[in-house]
Amino acid sequence: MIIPREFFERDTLTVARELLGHMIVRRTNRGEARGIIVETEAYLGEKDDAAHSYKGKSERVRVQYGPAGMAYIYLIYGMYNCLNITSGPSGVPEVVLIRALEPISGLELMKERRRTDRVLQLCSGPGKLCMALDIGRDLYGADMCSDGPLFLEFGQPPAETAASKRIGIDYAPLCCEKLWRFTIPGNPYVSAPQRRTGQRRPDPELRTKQNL
DNA sequence: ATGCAGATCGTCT
DNA sequence: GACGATCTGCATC
Repeated sequence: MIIPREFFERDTLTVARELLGHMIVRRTNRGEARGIIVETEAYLGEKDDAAHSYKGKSERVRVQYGPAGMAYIYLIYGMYNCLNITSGPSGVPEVVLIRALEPISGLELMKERRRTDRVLQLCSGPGKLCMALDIGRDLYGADMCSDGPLFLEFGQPPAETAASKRIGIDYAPLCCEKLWRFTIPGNPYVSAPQRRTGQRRPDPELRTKQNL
């Protein structure tokens, strides 16, 4: 079942947290690939100095000022794309950055596009998951609440969620300490910076066998 | 396990 | 003209 627009028309921090456990579906002429969202970050527009829309309107953030549930995609460091979903009331420039997925189907497609067989690292970062799902800026502004090349489906909400500091925004003194990053704690597909404590890699034998 | 350099280009000043 | 909401490989401890 596709997640309806109303889901995204709520408080962005709530949307970011509640997106955990649900599914991203990507369809291309080569087939379908999907993954469970295990890590997100909220960007709160004009009250968040880390947000692209902090200083108001520009061509790049145009879609953030439209309806919720649309794809906001941007190029980072000249070589990777990052996928966000617009959220909050229409016209409020807030988004949820999708930071990591647990791959569920289309693994062969993902491996090829990522040029690696390591399943744990296929989608464990915002740039990686866009590469794995072949998400490019041609999908800028795509409606993610209807059947099409890119949409969301309800999955299984996790038993627990965790909040932590956002990654890579030390240039934003006002908000860099905010706990606006959300993860499914203990999930091995979360991007590196928070896997740390208590986490252990699968045993080496299983790893070579299953490419983990 | 931690750290750093390099790749590379659209967007905004 | 400067700078990233990143990733990878290589160096070092």
